[in-house]
Amino acid sequence: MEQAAHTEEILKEVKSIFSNHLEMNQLRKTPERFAILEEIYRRTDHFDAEALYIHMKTQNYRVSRATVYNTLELLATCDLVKKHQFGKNLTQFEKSYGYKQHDHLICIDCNKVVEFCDPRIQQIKNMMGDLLKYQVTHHSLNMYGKCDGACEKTAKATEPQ
Amino acid sequence: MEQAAHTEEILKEVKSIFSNHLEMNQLRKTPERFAILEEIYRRTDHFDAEALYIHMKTQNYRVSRATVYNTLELLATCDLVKKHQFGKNLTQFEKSYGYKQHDHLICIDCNKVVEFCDPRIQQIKNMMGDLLKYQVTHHSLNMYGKCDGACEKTAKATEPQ
DNA sequence: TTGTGTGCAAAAGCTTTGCATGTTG
DNA sequence: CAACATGCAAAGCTTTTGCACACAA
Repeated sequence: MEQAAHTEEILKEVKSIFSNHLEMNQLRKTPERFAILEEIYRRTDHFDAEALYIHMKTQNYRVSRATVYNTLELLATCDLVKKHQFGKNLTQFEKSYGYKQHDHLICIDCNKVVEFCDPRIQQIKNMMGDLLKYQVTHHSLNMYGKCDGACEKTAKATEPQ
Repeated sequence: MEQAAHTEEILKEVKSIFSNHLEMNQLRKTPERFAILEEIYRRTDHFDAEALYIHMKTQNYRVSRATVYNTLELLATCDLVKKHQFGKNLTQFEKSYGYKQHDHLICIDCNKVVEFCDPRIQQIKNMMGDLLKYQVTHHSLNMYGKCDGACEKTAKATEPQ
């Protein structure tokens, strides 16, 4: 599958996109910003700002939370990451370059997230926009439930012990 | 339409439900709890915890934020109110007794919320639950967009001036 | 060089919690 | 009268901000 090679390919592309975005907006190309982008695209699936920050620190990058948050914002602006609000204090991000639109199913026990896609959402979106006279720009559909039952094992550290 | 009479009717019912819920769970029937319930069912549409608190204070009720939050939680537990997370710092509640399931369309300029209902959501929910082996307990579908363009006039006080 | 980005820590905003007091059952 | 709910303010948690220094352009 040449997964590694494919990752490098993608990385080159997203760095180029980010680079352009920074230039267009007269923002500086700092090593921190690119390090964060790279870190995100080497990860899989969803993550939150704190986990990303910790992971950067662990890898001996010198970044602060402020920079992580700031950069995530920038990346969201140029559609390289998507920000999801799965709950009050459950904000997660995911890389979005080359991904098709999808929605999420979240385990209420372990916070595991799986993606799904259904064309009917788009239809509903269009229909309701027309009907209610809104210009719908985006949506968020989250299903919540329990996954296969073995999920307690992977429960996040937000739970006591 | 005897709207007022209807409101009183509903109020009686929800108070009875709440009363039972409190008894069943060996919780106390305090005047604060019932005052909050009543306040909620006299209001229309969506509100947030702070607005409810302020409104209670304005009406010279003696309640604290802690009690408001606590009671909202209780009411959510017995399905008398629904809690919605429309954004990171945009938690809203609504009374839910006697209401049918619906989803929301939120104006990204003025936070106005309108409701809509589409049977296809239920179908998707069932299908995805089966497909992905989740027991889906609930969902949240929010569409975001701009309403008719006159919405700036009603923009919430969260905006400067 | 020059002004923007960064790191750090402190601040902000919403919600929860601890403690003493008041009140329900 | 004993336990639980309340009020108040202080603490928590995630995210943002202010300031001085570093560094990209």
